[in-house]
Amino acid sequence: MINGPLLDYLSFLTSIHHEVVPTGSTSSRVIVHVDLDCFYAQVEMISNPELKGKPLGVQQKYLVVTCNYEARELGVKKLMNVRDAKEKCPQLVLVNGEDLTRYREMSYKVTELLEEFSPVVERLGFDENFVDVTDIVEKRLQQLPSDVHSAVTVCGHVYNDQAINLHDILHIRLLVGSQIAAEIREAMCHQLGLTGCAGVASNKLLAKLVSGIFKPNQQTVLLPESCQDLIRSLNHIKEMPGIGYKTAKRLEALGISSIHDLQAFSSTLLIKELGVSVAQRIQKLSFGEDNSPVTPSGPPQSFSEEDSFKKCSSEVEAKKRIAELLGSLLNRVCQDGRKPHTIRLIIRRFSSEKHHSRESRQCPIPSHIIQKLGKGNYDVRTPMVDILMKLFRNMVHVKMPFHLTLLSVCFCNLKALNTAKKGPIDYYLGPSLSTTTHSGKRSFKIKDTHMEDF
DNA sequence: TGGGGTTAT
DNA sequence: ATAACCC
Repeated sequence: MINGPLLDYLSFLTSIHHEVVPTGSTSSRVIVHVDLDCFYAQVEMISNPELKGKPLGVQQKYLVVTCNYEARELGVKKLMNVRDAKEKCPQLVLVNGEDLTRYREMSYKVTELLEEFSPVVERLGFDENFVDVTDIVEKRLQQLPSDVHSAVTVCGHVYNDQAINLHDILHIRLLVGSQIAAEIREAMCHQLGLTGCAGVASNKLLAKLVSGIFKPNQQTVLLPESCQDLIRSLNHIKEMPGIGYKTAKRLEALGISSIHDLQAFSSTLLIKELGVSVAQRIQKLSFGEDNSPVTPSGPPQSFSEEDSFKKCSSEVEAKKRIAELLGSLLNRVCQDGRKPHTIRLIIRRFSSEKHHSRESRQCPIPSHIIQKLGKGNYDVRTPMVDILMKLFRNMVHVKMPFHLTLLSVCFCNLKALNTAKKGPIDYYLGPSLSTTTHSGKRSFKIKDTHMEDF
């Protein structure tokens, strides 16, 4: 007889075997990219339905960071100066969006809804998600006899209006992906009241690029034969996700400005200029190739709050601002149910120079403070502000004149609660070891047993 | 350019 | 601790 543990061991060996030996048959994936329409503006219109139908902008400091489609039709653009926006569109209604709380909460509701379709959901910012629906597609196809594949239909647009070949299994899989994308968008609309776009393709890069083809509240599927057309439709390398400001500048210095330039450029020269990692990755991107997995985001790795301003030049003022940032963070962190083990202070100094480089100092949070973190009775704020001010004076020579334009506080190195009293494992390992066994990205949220203190 | 996030070095 | 990337 093969008993439990031995069986486990055999399936462990089998799973290794499966990882090491590629099956070759079906490594093709179906990825959905979900991109909410003007997310902050949508959240504001849900909060206050009187805003619906009016041109609406969401303001942070002197910028309109996003706006609804009514405002866009009147010439308002994302990240437009408030003065320019008002000039273009005097009827523009502005709401302040500096407090991200409601946006963050809605953002996670979206991710959680997507996780009901497949647990493999990767967040990108607050308003985009990738979902790997390969397994769902496979399950649905196994329900169907293959002679009935011809009954599968597409949902939404097909990129390039490319003809569908119902005898091509890759087409069929992507069409089923488009049906799942439609179900996802329908669920977002009915359960959360949100609209958005979706793109369906065989990898993250292509799904993301194709999701933006038909813009508000529509979806598009990319069939493999149109892949080259999609990437050639980009007018400049900077439009390629993964090629940012710095890399684009360095590529331009090499005479590379179009996607085709990058495709044709010598690989060895590119490696010499950018290093093997970046060079190989972006050159593959230029062909539409992207083997990066959809990595489940899980709970956040860090919590931060920041504030920017024209000028902060005294230690007293800095301390006030830091204490306020910390206050908000403490609320967030105790709601999360995990505990941060590291705290970081970030500053931006005023400089006439081109780019806003930031400086930071971090340190471990003393364990006696961590333990008191979930409990309202203890003042954790005063010692934490003291720590932050030490970090501050380590960066800023307060005896000398200084001029800051941003302060930010970040909690990171989050670990699950220490629930030592329960499990038999914990009993043997003791409390300090047991917390590290529970650490890691995919740890489950554990209810804070001290919440009634609040 | 705001107020966030992530991973790699 | 910084630098790059994403929104």
